[in-house]
Amino acid sequence: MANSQRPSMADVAALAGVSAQTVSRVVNASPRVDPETRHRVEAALARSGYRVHRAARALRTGRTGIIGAVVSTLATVGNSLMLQSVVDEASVRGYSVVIARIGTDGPAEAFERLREQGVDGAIVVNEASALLRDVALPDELRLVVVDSPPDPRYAGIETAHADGSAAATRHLLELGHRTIAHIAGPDSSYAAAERERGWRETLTAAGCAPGPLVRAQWTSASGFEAGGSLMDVGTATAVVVANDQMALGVLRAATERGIRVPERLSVVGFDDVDDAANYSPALTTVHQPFDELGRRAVAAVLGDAEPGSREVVAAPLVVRASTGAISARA
Amino acid sequence: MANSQRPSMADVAALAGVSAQTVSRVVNASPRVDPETRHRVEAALARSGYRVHRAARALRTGRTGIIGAVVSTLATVGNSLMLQSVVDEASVRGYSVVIARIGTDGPAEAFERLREQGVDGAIVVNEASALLRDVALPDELRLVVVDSPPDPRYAGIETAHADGSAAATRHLLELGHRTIAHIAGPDSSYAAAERERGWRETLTAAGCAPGPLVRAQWTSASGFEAGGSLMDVGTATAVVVANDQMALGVLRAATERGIRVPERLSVVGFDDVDDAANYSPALTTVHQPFDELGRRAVAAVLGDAEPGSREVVAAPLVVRASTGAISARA
DNA sequence: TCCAGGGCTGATATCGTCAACATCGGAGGC
DNA sequence: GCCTCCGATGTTGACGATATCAGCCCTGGA
Repeated sequence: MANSQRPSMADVAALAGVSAQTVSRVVNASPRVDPETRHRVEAALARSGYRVHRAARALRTGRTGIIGAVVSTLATVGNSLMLQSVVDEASVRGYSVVIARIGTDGPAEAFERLREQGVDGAIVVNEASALLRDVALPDELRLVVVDSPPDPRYAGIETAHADGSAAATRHLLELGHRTIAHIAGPDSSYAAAERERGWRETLTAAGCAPGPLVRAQWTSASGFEAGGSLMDVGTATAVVVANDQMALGVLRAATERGIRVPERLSVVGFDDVDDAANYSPALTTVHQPFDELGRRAVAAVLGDAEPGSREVVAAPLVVRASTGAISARA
Repeated sequence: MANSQRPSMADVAALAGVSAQTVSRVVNASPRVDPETRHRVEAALARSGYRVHRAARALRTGRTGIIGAVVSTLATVGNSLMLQSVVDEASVRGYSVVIARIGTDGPAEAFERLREQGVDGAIVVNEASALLRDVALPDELRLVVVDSPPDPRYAGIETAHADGSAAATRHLLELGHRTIAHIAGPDSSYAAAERERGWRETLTAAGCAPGPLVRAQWTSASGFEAGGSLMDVGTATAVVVANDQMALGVLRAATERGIRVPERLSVVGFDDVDDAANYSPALTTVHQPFDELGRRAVAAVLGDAEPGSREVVAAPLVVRASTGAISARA
């Protein structure tokens, strides 16, 4: 251990009376080590409190054991949950996760930082997709993108947005609603576009004209505004909202206008965030399986997912108290 | 560039017709470089797309440019916001952030992983504090802990929980409330204990007996339950809730019982999460300045904060629509 | 008895960067 | 004109791990 803080393989080797190379073999579970030697080395490892020096290993092997998570914001609950799931799955596999937030510097800079780090791969968490359109990606970077349009440069994983949204819309149709509005996410978002498509196609197929549509920004504040303007028009008896947080804003807009949910307005969200079950009223919403998405994203980035490939994860509707049969009056 | 993927300083040096050391000097902004040479090297740097190899630098200098963020969960919105703020501030200073989630392995393992990474410091994001009580910390690790009891082993940063909570309670007293309940966070949490203290001391000082107290788990679901049991007892006209998400659950419990907020029950939260302004009704709450906390935490871990030192950040009350004067009936 | 082969272990070189020291050339003082 | 000093640049080696190759010893067959 000399005088340094941290024992190296050489220190452990001295302690066990073997060479550093043998210590390396034990640490990396090579089969060509005599059981007795292995035992002695393991004792020395434990005694010295040795831990691999990741930087040194990275320099030699070219692999860092780090995955980059590219994210636009953590204020959107869905993103946080997704990130958590990625971290957990990575951790199980012995990988660490560094966060690269797309800030004022833009996505290109975020990727350059990851390249500098030498990450073994990167996962772009949902919502950042539009930003990638015109970005030159470091071509040696293994990339998995969640919720983005198909692109030959990277592997894609997505929720069945359109299907989920269609299920929500069908649910409302079955309850007797005929004028069903939509509050969409921002233009730039693939997920938003897909959810809108599911809503539109389902209505069209049922012979209903797609009701009013307002575009908002994923946040509850923007949902409040969008919901308000929708109610002031006042034709729709139900609304499919593209995420739960915007639905929360819609619920407030309704409350403030004395419009009761679901008696006079049915509301469906998307995400099934933890809090959604405790909105007032408890929100009917489409469940996004963030755990599953995170697991698959990590598997894809560490495994053999081909660039250009796609995986789709189902998103079931969860019916709660914010949707109901259309009332007599209408 | 030989045939390797990534240009090294030697490649850039060859391109500029200087030695690798000179390139290093330019990259690290050493003053002892001739302007003309510097210029030539900078051109070569740009042309080759060179980026520092962080692992190599870390091996040589012993500093990785990585900060660890230790976190128990990202499902609590406050934690996510805090993490985001840490990432942003770190990024401005040229540092990356890796997440170490305290999972089934426990906090000791989380810290060992960070040591293995060679992080230059670590920030324990709120709520993990109780877990540290009995953990042996790697002693060469610079550590800043948010919202934990004072401890000589690390620097502490905290919100003025008790003051914020006291302001909330005073606000309710001024509105005429005399029986003011509290829904607290979990036992293990320092922040929860402090918020409870602010509530209790303010009531006692005002000559009111601290009303009923229920303990919950930060989540909206647990807040729903706690709020329900409080309302079934039914003595309190107001409740101070230890965070916004639990307050959301309380609002649902009230809605479901037909108890109007604020007419019959005033509710105050804590955190001022983005969504709080769009609860129904808009939530009166104590604002936690996550940006400020994150900035200071990063500054402390990279700067000169002494172990044992403490910083406290003020948390102002934000009055919205969920609190009102006590009604005639009561 | 000698040699071939296989299992285990050790020696050496190397990844990219930077600290420390070495070198070179020109300016300025005597 | 010579020596000194200093600024600019180059050379060398080391950080800790591991890929590769070399060497040792033992077993077994001819």
